[in-house]
Amino acid sequence: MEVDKILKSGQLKITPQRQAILRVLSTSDSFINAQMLFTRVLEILPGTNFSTVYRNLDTLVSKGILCRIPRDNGGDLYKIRREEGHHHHVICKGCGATIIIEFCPMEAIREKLEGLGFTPTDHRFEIYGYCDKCREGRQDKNI
Amino acid sequence: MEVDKILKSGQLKITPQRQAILRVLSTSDSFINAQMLFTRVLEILPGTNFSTVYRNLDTLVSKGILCRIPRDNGGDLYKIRREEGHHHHVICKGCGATIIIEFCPMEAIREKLEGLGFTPTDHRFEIYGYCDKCREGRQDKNI
DNA sequence: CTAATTGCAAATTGTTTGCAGTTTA
DNA sequence: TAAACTGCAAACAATTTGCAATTAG
Repeated sequence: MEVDKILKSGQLKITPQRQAILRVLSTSDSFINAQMLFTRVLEILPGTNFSTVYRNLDTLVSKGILCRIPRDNGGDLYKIRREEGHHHHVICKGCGATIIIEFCPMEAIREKLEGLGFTPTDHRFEIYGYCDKCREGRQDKNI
Repeated sequence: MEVDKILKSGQLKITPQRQAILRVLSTSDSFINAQMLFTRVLEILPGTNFSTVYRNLDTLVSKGILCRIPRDNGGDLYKIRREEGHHHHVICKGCGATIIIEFCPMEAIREKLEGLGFTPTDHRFEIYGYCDKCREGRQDKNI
């Protein structure tokens, strides 16, 4: 979808900064972190401030326009949410490329959880590994 | 398992600080963050330094003695790994209590991923929600 | 004895905030 | 024009690091 349309769909004002952020994010299906995003935004809109980027990441996530996943070290990763509905990600640790999967493990165990007296509200499911391309480039082929 | 035995099993030296850290963690099945852990460690071993706690959390995770999960806001959570083998967690957002589940979604899709030319190396699967007790205490019962 | 570990203090990293000026709808 | 948004600079929280002193095996 067009960047401006995305912003309108979220009832957000169209600003050059937001356009830049979404332009960067919409050119790839990979997750990137805020720092990297900031660097790329600067290339197409010099002078943009880091706080603006952070504020907008929060805003865009809260509008459901972006996916955010927390990483082990801290430093969340962001990616534009292209597909509708619930889904999960397969993420290449080499290049960051992602594959969307429809499969959701919750269906398989929701019932069991309720039997345990637990009410699930949300969940996290991500798969990490290497795509063929990145795996070939690694020293240790036996990952 | 006894705290000292755990340390030995990880080929780690037994220090009062490590004992304190493990004593805190072994008294509960909940995930807690580094700050909270530090506070509790201070109670049983005053003077312990924060950097020591951080260093040991890293060490203990790398030895497989602790589980670490990243949170949305940053600030990872830690918990002693009691059960052997592969498992996942159900985590109460109210009290932090956890339930271990044996079910692993990877089995269901590993084959499919390989068909896509993707080699999975690790994955994350956690379920968040509320246990009966915590749910009752909430304003909004319809979570 | 010696390699591992600790405390300390300072540095770093990543992110957030208040506010005044600017821009969008 | 009113509310939303931005840049700036400063604050912040959480974590990490170098190093000298201490301690466990």
